Amino acid sequence: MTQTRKYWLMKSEPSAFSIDDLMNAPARTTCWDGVRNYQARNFMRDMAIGDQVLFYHSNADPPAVVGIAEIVKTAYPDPTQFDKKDTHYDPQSERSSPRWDMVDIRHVRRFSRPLTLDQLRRETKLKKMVLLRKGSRLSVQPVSPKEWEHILSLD
DNA sequence: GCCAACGTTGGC
DNA sequence: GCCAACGTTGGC
Repeated sequence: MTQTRKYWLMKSEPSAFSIDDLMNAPARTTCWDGVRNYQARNFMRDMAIGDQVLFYHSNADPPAVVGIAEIVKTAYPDPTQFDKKDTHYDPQSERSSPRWDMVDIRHVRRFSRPLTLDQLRRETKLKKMVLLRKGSRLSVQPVSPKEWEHILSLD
């Protein structure tokens, strides 16, 4: 019986956390904390173990999809929301009903070269990608199976 | 419920 | 550093 895997894209500024950081992390795994956008949070709540993730470097030179990760732990409360010293502290979040979740992701592989935003924009088949929509800022977003396959074919 | 003000994201 | 696009907040 085959389970339908879903596909996602997650953004990170490489100066804060890059795909190399993920590769070098213990068990090549990290928790994805700090998401403070409801739409992005809801997408994380939709994620299942084994879902595949495009790892995107934002605010980078050049901005690019740089590799693949996968979900190894489904959504659970992000502890930084309760940490007064953390930049992502949210005084309005109650411990009894945490507002913000995170997931754990594990490194799968890095692409042979970055697939730059510029390059992706030139791909007709990717026209509708959330990433490429004007003004799109979502840090966690869905990727369709066709978009996924096409992107992998570019590597 | 409207909307102005503000803060953030992220490409350039 | 600039700024367009977007999300959130809060006064009314």
